[in-house]
Amino acid sequence: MEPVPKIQEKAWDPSIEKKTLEVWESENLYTFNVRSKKKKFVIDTPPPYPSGRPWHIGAAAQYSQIDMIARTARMLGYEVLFPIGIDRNGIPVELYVERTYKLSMRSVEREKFLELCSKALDDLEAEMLSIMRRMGLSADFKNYYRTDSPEYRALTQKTFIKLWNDGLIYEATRPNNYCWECGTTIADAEVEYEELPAKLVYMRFKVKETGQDLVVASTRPELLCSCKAVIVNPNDERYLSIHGLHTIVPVYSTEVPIIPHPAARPEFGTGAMMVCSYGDYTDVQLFRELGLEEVVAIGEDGRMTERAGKYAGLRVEEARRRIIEDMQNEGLITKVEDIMHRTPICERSKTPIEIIPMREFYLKQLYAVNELKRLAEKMRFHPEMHRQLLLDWISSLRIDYPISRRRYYATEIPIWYCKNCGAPTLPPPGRYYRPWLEKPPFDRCEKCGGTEFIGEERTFDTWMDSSISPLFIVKYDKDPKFYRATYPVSIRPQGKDIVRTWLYYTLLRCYQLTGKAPFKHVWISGLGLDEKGEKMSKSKGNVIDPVPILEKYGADAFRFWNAQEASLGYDFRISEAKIASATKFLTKLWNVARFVSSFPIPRRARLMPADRWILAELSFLVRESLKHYKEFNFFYPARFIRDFLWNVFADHYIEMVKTRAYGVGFAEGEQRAAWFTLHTVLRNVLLLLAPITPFITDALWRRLYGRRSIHLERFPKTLWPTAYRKFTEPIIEFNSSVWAKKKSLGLSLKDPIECEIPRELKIFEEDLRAMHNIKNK
RNA sequence: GGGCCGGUGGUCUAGCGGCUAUGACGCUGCCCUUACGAGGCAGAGGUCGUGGGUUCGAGUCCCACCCGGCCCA
Repeated sequence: MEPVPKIQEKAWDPSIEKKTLEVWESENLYTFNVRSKKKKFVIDTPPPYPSGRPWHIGAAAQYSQIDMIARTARMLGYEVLFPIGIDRNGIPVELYVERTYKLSMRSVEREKFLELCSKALDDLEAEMLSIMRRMGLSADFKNYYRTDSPEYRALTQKTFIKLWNDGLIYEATRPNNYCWECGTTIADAEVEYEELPAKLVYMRFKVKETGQDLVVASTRPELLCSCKAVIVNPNDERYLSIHGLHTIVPVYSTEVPIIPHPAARPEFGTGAMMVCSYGDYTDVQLFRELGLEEVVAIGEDGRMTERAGKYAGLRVEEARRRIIEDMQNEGLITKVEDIMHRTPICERSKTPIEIIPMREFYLKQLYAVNELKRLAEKMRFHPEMHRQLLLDWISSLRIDYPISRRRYYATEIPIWYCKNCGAPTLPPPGRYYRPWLEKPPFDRCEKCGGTEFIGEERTFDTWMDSSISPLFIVKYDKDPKFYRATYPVSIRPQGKDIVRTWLYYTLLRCYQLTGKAPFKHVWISGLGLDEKGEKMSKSKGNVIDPVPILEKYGADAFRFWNAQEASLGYDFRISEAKIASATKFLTKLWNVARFVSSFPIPRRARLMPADRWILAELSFLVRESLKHYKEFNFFYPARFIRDFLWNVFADHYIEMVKTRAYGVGFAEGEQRAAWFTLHTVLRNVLLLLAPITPFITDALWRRLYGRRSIHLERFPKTLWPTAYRKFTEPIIEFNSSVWAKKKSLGLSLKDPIECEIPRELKIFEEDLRAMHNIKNK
């Protein structure tokens, strides 16, 4: 009999993937049934923000791994809820619209502006969803949600009203991070730091009591008008004699005290430091500690206020330049040094932030620090080491969370104020409210009986929305049965770059609302860097667009590459060459399957030693892979499977049994044993690989083993004893030695050769003789 | 200054106390061996950041230091 492979094509063709996607869709493979008897597994998928192409390929890689989590859970026997959401609130789209239409948010009608944002998001979102589909995500695309939908925003508002009633919200005026570019207060979590060049200016102050000079170095001379003290380190011997005296501030001639304080670092500048409202957080602390009276030197528009005298109305940087110039002319400056200064900037606009006192709403969080740490200790982290990122952030919290923003495209703060007495009234929780646009759903002020109201114009920080994603997907406060079956959710997968924001805020809010930690498992992936290990950014020009990559190599190549590229939690480098080489593995798998497909699939067989040996290796592979699958780490399974399939199964086992499988010189039963084993191994390898490369495994599975999709199957079990693994090394060594010997003798591999089979490999003699064409001596 | 991570052939990488240190890409040579030339075989190439220590034995554990990255003061 001349065996004919059932599989004709000589290589995996990634264009098949698109058809497969349609088949999956029509088969409804991935819908979640809350009434299923299976244990539930709920994934709090990160709703990506549609920021426009190219979508960060590192993010794409992350989502394909999240899909591996979903597929793994299904193959472990869970009923899986894998939702897809799109994060649409917040500043990026506002900036995008301002740039695209060359307008400013505050100069157009609010409704008009919102419309433009919403439209822009629709376009960007459609593109992003199509990429996610193309990658083979087995998510619930039919019911995808948007964080700016009335339903979602109503939930954000509802949770706010609840927290308000619980006394966890308050309004206060205090110095805060303020980005004048965005025109809003931002939270500490939204501040980034960058080393920027700055000028350290040495300014001549005068000591009032003695008339001597006191040189003070600062990078912020424009804040002189708000200088309320000069501090020196108590141990700094240079200044012992002037403790408690006063100094005259140059330019403004105000008189301020000289105070010994440990915050002054003797080695910085001259060791004498001016305290202004507010150059940085040290200033804020010192003002509070020393009871100084603050001066608002910089306004909400990023310009100097009238307190700055002749510099009023100037942008901060312009004022700085001018005051340096003026002081130089008047001989008030002794030195200017160029230094690199760690400058706080706004995460969204990259503008240096200012610290300005503003009236804002706060969500209490400091009271909960210990409890949050306890919950952080309780959740399981993958990898364990990233738990520390969260704990460190919780430990570093210094103020409550400012939640109000002076922006438009966000969830409105649901409050109306009485025109008569100013008291705030909140609407009943339920629907989505827009106080700047609508009449309040009540007609009387509870306090004074007033009947006229003004709607709040501010919105929430977007993390107020994002932080309740696990509650939204489990129908919190809406469908109690569903909620009970699904909360706390099983797993939160996310990048390590948003631990202090998304992960932290979700923990905080869900704890406040439900009293529980929102997740059982937290899965933190590393960042995708470019091939030199640097961060990808549009400005650096080192971004790789995932779309052409998916077109060219297919989703499975992309997925397999990224599974075996880096272990969970570690940063990984992205290069097209490496993705391209992942296709080689798919070709290998395809051709192994092609070979195996030449033979019938026997129900059972009397196994020969070589068969027992490879099944031992297979069982070991299954065991080791599952160990890591259960940790949602795909790096090791991908590596193990590749190594087994290529370097053991194909190179050694297949070569050993090829002649037996073809039936040359072997009994029928022995041939059947080879067939049985070849199919058993392939079948199990396909199952093991299915979460990582869902397309090729499904294609091969349907052609060879089942009418149904492989994605309805469970992981294989380890059925065979692993004792025969002890032969693996000797077999590989022996085969290599024969190949090398033939080579050195100038023989072709099929030429006969005389050689000794090692005693320990005698049980494999028949197969080894056939494999190498070994003649008896 | 603190925390976390990393430092292994030209490049990237495995390695979690034990024989001559994985694998990939690249490089050299050879091969139609009827699953695969997007393949196979053979080969060159490494003082495992530095210095101490623990141990019969250390990339592997401990200490110190140096370098890089990220985060926080």
